[in-house]
Amino acid sequence: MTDPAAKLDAPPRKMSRETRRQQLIEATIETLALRGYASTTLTEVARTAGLSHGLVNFHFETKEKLLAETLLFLSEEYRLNWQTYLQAAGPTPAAQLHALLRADLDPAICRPSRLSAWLAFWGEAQGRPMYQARAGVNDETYNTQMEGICARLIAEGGYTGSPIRIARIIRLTTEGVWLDMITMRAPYDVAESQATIYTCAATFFPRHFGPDGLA
Amino acid sequence: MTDPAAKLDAPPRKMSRETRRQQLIEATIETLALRGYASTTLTEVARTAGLSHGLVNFHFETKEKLLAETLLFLSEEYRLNWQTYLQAAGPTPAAQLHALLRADLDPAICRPSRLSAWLAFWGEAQGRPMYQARAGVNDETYNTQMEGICARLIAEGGYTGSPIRIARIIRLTTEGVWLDMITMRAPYDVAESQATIYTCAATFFPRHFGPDGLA
DNA sequence: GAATTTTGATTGACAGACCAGTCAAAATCT
DNA sequence: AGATTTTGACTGGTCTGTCAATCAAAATTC
Repeated sequence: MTDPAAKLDAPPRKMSRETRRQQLIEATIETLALRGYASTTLTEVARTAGLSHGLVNFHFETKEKLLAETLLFLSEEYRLNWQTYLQAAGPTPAAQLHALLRADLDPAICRPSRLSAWLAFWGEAQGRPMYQARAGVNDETYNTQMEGICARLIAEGGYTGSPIRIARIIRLTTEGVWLDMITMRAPYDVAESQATIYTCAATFFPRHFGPDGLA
Repeated sequence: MTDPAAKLDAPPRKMSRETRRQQLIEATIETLALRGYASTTLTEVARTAGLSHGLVNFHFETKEKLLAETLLFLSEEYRLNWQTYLQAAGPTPAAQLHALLRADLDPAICRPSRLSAWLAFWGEAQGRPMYQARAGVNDETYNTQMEGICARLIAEGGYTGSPIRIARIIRLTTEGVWLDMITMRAPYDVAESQATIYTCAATFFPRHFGPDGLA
């Protein structure tokens, strides 16, 4: 039939390569979060995306590649997010640390499906160098940034202590509240997470931070 | 043959139920750590234990039950360890916090196979209430203890701050250095982990702790 | 004390289920 | 019409759980 209205109403059956790939990556994240790594099957990913099983292999060739690309996407999404926050921040180390902390609480990053998918990957990454390599590079640049900011804040703000260890504790606290939130071992919300993170920052840099944010 | 020497040298083919179960649980931990949750098969567990595949089902009925018992074992081992350290500590809150921190660095707990197995479980625990329930109970008593100790240390030591948040940050720092050590995102050894944890404690309680332990 | 029976752990082959990857045919777009 | 995407049945392989047979030790009998 050549009814133009029907054609416009129905979503196009064929979509661009990039759109389909992104759709399948999002479905993979959802499936990982909902069912875990071990129960994530290609059929389930396809069903979540509303597509057929064969399409996954058509666009990604193997399950391994789909998962690797999904991890890469998560990694890039995370890196892009904090780098955007950092560029928008002023030149002072306090403002930059504030930016990094807010970045990790951004709703695009700090939501259950994203965090659970991360955890599913970490749980399975042992002995799989491919996963570690992909995600490790971004981690390293993040750590370097955080350590540099802490070092400048210590120097300019008249604090003492090891910038590497302080940067590490702040990073571990951020990662830790994520884990708490998704595993619900100690149930609390984003507001309490934020307060915990800033309490940590305020303990190291009391003249620049308070439990509620920048002093 | 009735040669006593031969009997003592060769391991007995039949062993008690409890011994075999423990042997299989240890093999499960090793396999989880080495290959991850998704690649942990009953055949691989049996091979690690030097036994046949059928024995696993004989002793544990299902794979699910084997994994649940393994998680329970890890959980109990952890709880027993810190409770032992805590009982050996004096009555002061500083000594008790010191005991809890040293407990988490005990070689029985803080070794790759144990930590990797924990991570494999957490990665797969989403949407599986059974795992969360088993391990969650012990976590809760640990948190309660830690919060109580921090509350007393704040009160008696003349500190300020929220005991719940401070206890949380110390716990997250301990868990975080474990994760760092097994994922090797930021490679460092146990000595550096210990220094990081005590740096954290020293920041909250500077008159009682230093970067190297109790002040 | 030797021979025999009983008990219960142990093995490995097998069946049923599930999954990743393939591919020919169908549908859709240009 | 030709090119490209999409489908779903099919295949080969792997895993879990079952089970009949085996075997060593303990119990019992002679």
